[in-house]
Amino acid sequence: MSTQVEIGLNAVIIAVTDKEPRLLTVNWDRQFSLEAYDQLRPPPSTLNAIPFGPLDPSADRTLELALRGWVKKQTGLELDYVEQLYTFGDRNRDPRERYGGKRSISVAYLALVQENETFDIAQARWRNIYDFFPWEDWRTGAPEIIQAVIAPALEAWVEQGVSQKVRRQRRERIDMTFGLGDAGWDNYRVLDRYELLYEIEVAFEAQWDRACQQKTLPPPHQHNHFGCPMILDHRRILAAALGRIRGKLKYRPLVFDLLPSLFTLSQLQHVVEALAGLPLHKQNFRRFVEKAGLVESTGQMDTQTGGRPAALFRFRRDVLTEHQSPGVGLPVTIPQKNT
Amino acid sequence: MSTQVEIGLNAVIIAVTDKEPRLLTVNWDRQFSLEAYDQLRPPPSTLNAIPFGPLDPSADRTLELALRGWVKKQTGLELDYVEQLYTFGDRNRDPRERYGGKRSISVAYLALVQENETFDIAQARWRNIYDFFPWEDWRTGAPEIIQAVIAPALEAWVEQGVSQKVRRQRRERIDMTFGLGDAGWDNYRVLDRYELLYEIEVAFEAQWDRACQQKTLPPPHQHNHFGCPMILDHRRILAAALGRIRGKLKYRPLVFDLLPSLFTLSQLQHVVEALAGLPLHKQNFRRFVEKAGLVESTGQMDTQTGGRPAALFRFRRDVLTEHQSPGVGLPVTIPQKNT
DNA sequence: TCAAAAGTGTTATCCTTACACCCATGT
DNA sequence: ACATGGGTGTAAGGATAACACTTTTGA
Repeated sequence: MSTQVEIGLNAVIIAVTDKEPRLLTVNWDRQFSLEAYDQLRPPPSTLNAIPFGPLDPSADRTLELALRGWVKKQTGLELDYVEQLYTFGDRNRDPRERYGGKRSISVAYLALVQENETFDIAQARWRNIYDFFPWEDWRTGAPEIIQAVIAPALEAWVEQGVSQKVRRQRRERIDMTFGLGDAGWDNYRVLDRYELLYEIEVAFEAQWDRACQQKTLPPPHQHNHFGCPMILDHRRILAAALGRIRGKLKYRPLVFDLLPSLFTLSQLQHVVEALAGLPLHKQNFRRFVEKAGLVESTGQMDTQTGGRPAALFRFRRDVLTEHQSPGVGLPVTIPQKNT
Repeated sequence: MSTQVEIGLNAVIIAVTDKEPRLLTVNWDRQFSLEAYDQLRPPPSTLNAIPFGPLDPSADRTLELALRGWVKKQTGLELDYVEQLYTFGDRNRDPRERYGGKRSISVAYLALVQENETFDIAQARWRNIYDFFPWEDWRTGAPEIIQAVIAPALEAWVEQGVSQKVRRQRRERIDMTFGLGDAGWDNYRVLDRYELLYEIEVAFEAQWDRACQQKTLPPPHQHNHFGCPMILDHRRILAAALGRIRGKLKYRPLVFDLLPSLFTLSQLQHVVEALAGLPLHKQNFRRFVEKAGLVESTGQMDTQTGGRPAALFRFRRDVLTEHQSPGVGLPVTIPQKNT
């Protein structure tokens, strides 16, 4: 009696332009086609989705090649940096499963590109990542939305706890994930925060999923204070991707593929800031870059900066083959072997 | 014409006992049953495999629950800490695919347990992880096997490069992955190293896979200087797991689930050393633990140490809800918003 | 001349790394 | 008493975090 399985591949394709991190989105309706379901819930054609493609188990040699293949075909983009993110396989992650659809397992990948690359799918569109997570952008200080809207919602949820103990646990959790109380903000806990908002049912997807579960008619999708919703679990996937990027930024030169081959140090800083969602200290950032040996100066200058011209740098090819910076990690002492 | 797909779940279950990291292995033949293939290649019943279970798409609510379920059923182990590792989906990762088997996609999970937990599968067995990767244990200094056997094999491969350029690239690669030349040893590059040994065909699995590819009879499995082989791509999965553990050890308290609730600081250090494959400086390790606030002292003492009695500690429950240690990462400055 | 952005110097403080040494128990 | 493992002090050097300041362009 085991249901059929379908393997899907999701591509979280990210670029940074004009100091903003952007996600390549497509319209959901292109991929929506299960009659039983469609008649009940007409596909919301305005809704954002992460690009998606199937795995052809007989043709595709590897998952990553399959992904590169259909991304190229659908959008014209030749992906460069690609890494596997996570595999999502909860039952009913696609509500069509409830109406006779196959069980859908999705392997999500993260890709970093330059936005200026050409692509040619009419319904695809770059969107600012912070449209989906307005509370994640701390570059100009703590977002007002947290104090104004999110914290009260979280408080209400804490108060609804059935016992003292539950309420205390909830309090701890909201303090930690959103850096309330006297806790600090951890920029990489993107997924924890999204999942909390989903759990307390202020993320729109939670309401939609609940309706599907009860087989009642879901409310129309809407953009509320808790960010622009996406179809299915795509916002969860995006949250996982952003968290991964933020975690890796600290010790891996991910920004490589997001910048042109020549760039100024400010451009570099803006890209990192856009992704980290945090403002960086200019000089200390430069020291950081210098210590990591990330860049080397070309003699050239960029005079289009609007102020004093900036020196142009390029990445040092060999950072990728280099070793971890010391001072990060465990206190190792390797003994000499005397033979 | 799309072939059928089968979703598998692999559990890399790891414990540390007697200062050695151990992997729960099972015998392959329990799960081996495709006639066309079996007749050609009788299953090598002595071979190690990582525990494996199928996903029942109609019954299992989530991948992780499915995994916990069959691990419990097969071995009696109740897993505590579980994390998704990676999804392996290369075509022919299971050679039976060539003989009419389904395409096999495997989602690998990492689980950490205490070895003293009971389990009751007759054919399961704990094995020292370094049986599979003898070159990864640097606790008593650089393993002799590297200079004696591995480095020469790598050198030979470099020399076989068709051009100057290829030879230089290969040299760079071996220097980086194995810390030859003047480069240092990066303990977390476990997968890179295994994949290199596979690529140059000294890892036994490479020879087996090549034979399968040519549909000739593979040589009998054997333990050579390049570590004890495993079935299919299981050694690759294990390498990914060990690399993940080593990477995380530096900034996450993974050791939680590997130790009894009360332990001495030396025990803690030995567990970390066993997994990291590196010897640690005693006092600096203690400072590290203290700074991270990992433990709190109970008044109790352990007198069974063979020397001066040691103070017993327990983990601080709230480390999990705490924030990143400062000094790790980007130079952030969050401005105050004046309203 | 002034706004805008690039780029530099200099501290106090904390963390890392590396030493060498003392303590409490069982045999 | 001595082997065994537990536990501590301290100082040099380096990295971080926080200051404020100078330089070069375009409008």
